[in-house]
Amino acid sequence: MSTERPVRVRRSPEAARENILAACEAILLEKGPQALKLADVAAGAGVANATVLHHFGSIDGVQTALMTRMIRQLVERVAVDFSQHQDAVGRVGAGARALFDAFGTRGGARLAAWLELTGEARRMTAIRQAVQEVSALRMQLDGPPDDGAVQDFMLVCISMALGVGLFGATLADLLGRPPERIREIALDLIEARIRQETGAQG
Amino acid sequence: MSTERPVRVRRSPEAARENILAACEAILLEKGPQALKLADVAAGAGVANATVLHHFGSIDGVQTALMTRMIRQLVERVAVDFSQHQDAVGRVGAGARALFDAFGTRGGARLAAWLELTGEARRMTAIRQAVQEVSALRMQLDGPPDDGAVQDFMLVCISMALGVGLFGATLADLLGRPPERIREIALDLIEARIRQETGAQG
DNA sequence: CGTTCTGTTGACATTTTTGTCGGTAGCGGC
DNA sequence: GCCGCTACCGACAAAAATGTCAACAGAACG
Repeated sequence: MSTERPVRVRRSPEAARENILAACEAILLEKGPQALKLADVAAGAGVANATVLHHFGSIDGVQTALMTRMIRQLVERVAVDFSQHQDAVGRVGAGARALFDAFGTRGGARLAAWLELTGEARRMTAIRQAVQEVSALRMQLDGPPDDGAVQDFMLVCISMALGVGLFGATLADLLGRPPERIREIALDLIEARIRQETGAQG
Repeated sequence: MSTERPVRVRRSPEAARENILAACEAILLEKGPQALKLADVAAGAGVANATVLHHFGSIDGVQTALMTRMIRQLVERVAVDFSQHQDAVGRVGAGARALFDAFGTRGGARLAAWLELTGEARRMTAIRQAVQEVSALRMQLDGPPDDGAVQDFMLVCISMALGVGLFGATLADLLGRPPERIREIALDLIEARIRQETGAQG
């Protein structure tokens, strides 16, 4: 009957990119990285395939942009929590907590796992950049004494946060355990070590 | 010159499948799951595309078989290390160490990450099976007292082992730290907690 | 209004990946 | 030796995914 033609929304370039990347993030969280097909992304964003290509050049460009965006968000989130605490000691605990939050939500750990699994050179630069940003942030707040032991411990915390963030929910579900307990226990391990260290030294 | 025709090797069905899956494993470890294309698998195994399909039906069948195989290998490896120790207390430490070994080598953590990222129902059954096997194994060795706290702690250990196994090497490399330190520190965290627990209780 | 700029699109072309099919060839049994 | 079974293969078909293009249509500006 009616000759209704489809309404065509016209966004600013930034809004258009943002819209598409948001759809990508949803897909990544819900179905994993292998589901980031051009057609799916376009459908999720409610635009045509060609529109996605117009803004990002290729599906590879989309993925790169998505990584950059998610890494930036992740670093910012950690930075906020990190800078809440004034004392260096409390900051380590808060920092660990921030790490677990960052990787446990919004697919931070899934992104990292994806990067690790695909692990091409181009993508590694993204991770390297993130690590350097966090490292620089910490140094800016706590000063230079970033000796090896501290760095190693940080890496352990990051690895733990990633492991718990990526697998914690699934594992807990498999054994019918409450999911948040894993996170708490892991954080407790870290904080116990910190208390022990500072207690011995101070 | 010569009319040399390509020698055609003829394997038993089991050997043929094994050959193909071994090639898959190499590809998975080296290039990640997204590189598990039919053509690459066939080339890696030194057979024709059609041969791979003949044995597994579809590329999906290949991936499922690969997961099953790797999970079985992983469970067996953990089981061996696990049963080395007689006392239950030492077994927890040895078990943690076995977990870290299992997930840190032969792509155990990468397999788990792959399963987690793709995470479809069919694949989840594979993980569930593995968890149940390990759980049954532990119960067979240590008896039934598998209360919630113990389970939760086990899950934390598994998550840590996975996180360290998957990201440890890359993270250490990014900061120029020796890779094995992360593992040692993480294990130390676990064992410290065990000593504390057993010391308080016994 | 008319013009320009460009975000948007469907239709189509290209490339990549998967799957099918008829025939070939190694191997054990007789 | 030959026969049946089936692992194996090349060639081709089908499907899926990516990318191209010319044209359409909002929005700002005169």
